[in-house]
Amino acid sequence: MQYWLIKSEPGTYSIDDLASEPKQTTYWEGVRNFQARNMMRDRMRQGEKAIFYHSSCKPPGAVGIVEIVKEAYPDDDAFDPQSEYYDPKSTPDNPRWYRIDIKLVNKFPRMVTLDELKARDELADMALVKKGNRLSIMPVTAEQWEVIMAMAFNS
DNA sequence: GCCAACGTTGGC
DNA sequence: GCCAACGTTGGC
Repeated sequence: MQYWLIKSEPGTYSIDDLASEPKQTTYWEGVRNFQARNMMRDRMRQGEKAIFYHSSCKPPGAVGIVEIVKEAYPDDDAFDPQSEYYDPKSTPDNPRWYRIDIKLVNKFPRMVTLDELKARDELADMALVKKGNRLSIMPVTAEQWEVIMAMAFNS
């Protein structure tokens, strides 16, 4: 079972937005990067869990846990010229971009900030804490997951 | 608002 | 296939 971390800008879609959805479920879309697309499409599986991370905000950090409730399927906003996610190179016959459905598992009792994550030696290998990281989806090892859970729930 | 990182595009 | 230009991400 692989763990993940996925980013969202809270100004666009926050964990509280997810919490207020009727079934605390939404689709997670807007991935327009091939490396992230490939991970989402080829490796993310139903039932796996991901840390929900708020980016481009003050402060950035991990805010909760979500579960993948539906594996990758075509992101049809890419077909819609009115959508901000429109991509004329993606067509229903040959979709280029995908989305997954996620469900809220818990919101952390407190945010674990990027500064705190950077301060932990056990997390030094995470792409997230490295300079210039721009991936919106990244794998998380079981060890890293446990460290972050302890930070969120036991401190 | 700035800047580093880095992916994508397009000319050749 | 190379590489310069450009655009985007995201922390600070």
